[in-house]
Amino acid sequence: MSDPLMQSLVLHFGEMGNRWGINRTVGQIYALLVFSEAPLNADQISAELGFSRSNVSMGLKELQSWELVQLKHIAGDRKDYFTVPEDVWDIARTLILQRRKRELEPTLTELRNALVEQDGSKAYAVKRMQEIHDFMELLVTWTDDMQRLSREDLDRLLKLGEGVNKVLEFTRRRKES
Amino acid sequence: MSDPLMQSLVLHFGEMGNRWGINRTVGQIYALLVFSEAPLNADQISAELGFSRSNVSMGLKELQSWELVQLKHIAGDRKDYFTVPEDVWDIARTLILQRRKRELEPTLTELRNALVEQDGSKAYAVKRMQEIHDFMELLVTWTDDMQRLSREDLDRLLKLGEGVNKVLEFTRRRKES
DNA sequence: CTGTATTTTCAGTAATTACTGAAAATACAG
DNA sequence: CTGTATTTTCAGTAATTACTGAAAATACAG
Repeated sequence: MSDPLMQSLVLHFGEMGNRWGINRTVGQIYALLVFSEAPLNADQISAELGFSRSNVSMGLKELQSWELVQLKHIAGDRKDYFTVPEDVWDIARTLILQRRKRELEPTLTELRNALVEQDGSKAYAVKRMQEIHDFMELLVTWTDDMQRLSREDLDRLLKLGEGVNKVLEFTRRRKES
Repeated sequence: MSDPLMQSLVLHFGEMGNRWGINRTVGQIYALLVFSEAPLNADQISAELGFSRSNVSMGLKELQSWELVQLKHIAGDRKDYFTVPEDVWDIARTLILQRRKRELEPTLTELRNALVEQDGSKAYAVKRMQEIHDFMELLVTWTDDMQRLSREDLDRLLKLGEGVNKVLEFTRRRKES
């Protein structure tokens, strides 16, 4: 890779991949695409990162299953080219949606079933299941709501931060009255 | 394990462990502790889950490093007993804090350094680094702010969901005027 | 301080996951 | 439809991670 700065960041994203539930190859491919202005094809990625062509193919398939990359075709070129969304917020949205789908929803389903089949024994465990279930459901509907906000509103909301507390006073008072 | 419902959930949390960046053993130990009312010692865990004593020891150490379990001593008993916080919100708080520490902060540091060392070449890549950096920083300060809210306010805020948009109108109007 | 219960470490091995090269499948220009 | 470029699959192997049993370290009752 030409730029050493970019190189070191690509390697870093590769390492972080582990912690994000994707592997090194996938992490590096993704970072490379994020930092590259022009779309890249599998051969270019393979050459840049030094992974075998087939490994890159698998990595790209995984990124597609996460809906994190977009397939682009260039006129007169038979190869598949890939990019990522221009807007970091779009990337974040997809990432949150996908993690929810993979990390929260299976457990939520499992808990729902457990609570239905529950027969009144093991009261404490059941109580715990209910609590976790309710919390996860809350999180899921909340992220759902957030997905529906515009990029600008989301930005405003995040920047408000703790200040949201003051805004909440309104709701609190409204309820009390 | 006596209860088949609990058993299947413990196994499920073990499987999910992979997606959460912890391994099967750690996932199962944690679920067992969550669903058990009384504190458990390593021998009990080892017997319940069928893992070797040493594996349980390693798992417990990892959970301690995540600050997800609490060590308890029982009078007259020399063994170490473990529990998890009673309140699901406390568990969630810790989880978010720890994930931030492990998944966001290293990358944020890396990006910060990259931006400092940046020499004006590769304008597009640098722009991308800046965007990701800013976004991650926003997320970090926001989760920080949220950690400071009380359990009740947080609950209220999450339940408000999309409705927060209406509340935001205030801020928006205030800025315009 | 001594002896025993308890926990931790660690080398060895088992299990899983990542990666490659070659072969098969697919896509498309002509 | 044919031929070639391109992508995908997959069996084999390399690398990594998980797990065990035994030995070492630690903790503490007496």
